[in-house]
Amino acid sequence: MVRQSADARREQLVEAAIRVMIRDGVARATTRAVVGEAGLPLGALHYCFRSKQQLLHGVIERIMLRSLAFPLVTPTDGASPRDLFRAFLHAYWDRIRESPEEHQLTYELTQYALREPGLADVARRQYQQYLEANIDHLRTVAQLADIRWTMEVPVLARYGMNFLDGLTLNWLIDRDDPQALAALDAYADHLSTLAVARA
Amino acid sequence: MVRQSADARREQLVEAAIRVMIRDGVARATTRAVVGEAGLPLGALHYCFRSKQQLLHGVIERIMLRSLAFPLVTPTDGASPRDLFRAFLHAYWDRIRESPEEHQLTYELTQYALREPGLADVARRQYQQYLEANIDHLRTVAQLADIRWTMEVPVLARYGMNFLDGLTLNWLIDRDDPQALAALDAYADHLSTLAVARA
DNA sequence: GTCTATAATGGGATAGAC
DNA sequence: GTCTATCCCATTATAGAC
Repeated sequence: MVRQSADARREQLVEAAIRVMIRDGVARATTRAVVGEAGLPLGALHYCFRSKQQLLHGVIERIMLRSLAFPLVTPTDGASPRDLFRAFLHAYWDRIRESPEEHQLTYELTQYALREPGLADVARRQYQQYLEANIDHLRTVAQLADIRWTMEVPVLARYGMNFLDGLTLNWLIDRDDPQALAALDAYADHLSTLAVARA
Repeated sequence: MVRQSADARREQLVEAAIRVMIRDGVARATTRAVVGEAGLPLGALHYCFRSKQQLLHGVIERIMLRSLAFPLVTPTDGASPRDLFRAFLHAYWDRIRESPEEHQLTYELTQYALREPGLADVARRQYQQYLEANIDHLRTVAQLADIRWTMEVPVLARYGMNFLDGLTLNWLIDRDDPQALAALDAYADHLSTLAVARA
């Protein structure tokens, strides 16, 4: 066993916990399962983290951070705004389809966090950050498409983020690709009715 | 203790389980907590249900059934379609606000069910039923507003249901009423752009 | 048929050896 | 600082008394 800093160990345990939770669910991520996955002895957990809840705090912050970055799309010349919206949404959707388990985990962790007094605020802050990221993203898209939005961007951001959240949740349950894509395109159509050429 | 049929006992236990889960979360709904809530001895659970999972099967079916019914709204004379859509959406939203814990429980149970081999199908069937109920509801609303939808109703149903699901989830986390209502009204506006007067 | 007592397992946390 | 052995509690399920 190589000697490591406490920080490195913490990271190792958080990553192991995420793997276990992705594979078996949050409820089955026991301290023993986590240290087993990390290849560490049971005691390691309790001198890296004060409690299991502290570990979960780290897990939530890390897993939700990963969902924050939006994929970038470079606009093709001559593409309509609608085409660009579709390209962005499909890029977003591809990421969901690439790692469904990870996204399922974020929903599980959110529900878990809401039930733990010490963790509920973490979930709230994360959703606040999602919203801000969506606002930024909408503004970036508007620049790239050379349009402006005809409704308040924060409202549109929450609207769109809620739709995408629900879409993802539904797809994680039934994995119905055609239905998900049809709804996604309906959203792209909607977005184009909310965009006008810049003054 | 009054003598009861096995069916009545099962119902009693399912209702007790729902109360515990609403109050403390799915993870804390142990067999002991459930029989305690029901005022029954521990043994009662295992001769009414083969296992705890059987009990949870009953819980899921019951709690998700409750979410199926849409509130009815009688259209006011001279109201625009948009006003009617808003009225329907606000009626839906009022129900969420009346029993947030119950809705939170449905999300928890969905995540739980997806992790249990024997229960995943139940969740899938429930979402299929939600979709069908939404399709019916959209058709009813179209009749009441004397309009027809300009996009395929099943796609619109999934789109709208996903948005409302995401909206609810987000609100359960941050309880931000103004933001939720703004997004809800944005959806009402969107719906009115998808409605045209009947031929 | 009903309930008590208990089995068998697995959980988080910790004391103390190294 | 690292890990083993163990504590103590909670869990589901069941055997068997009533």
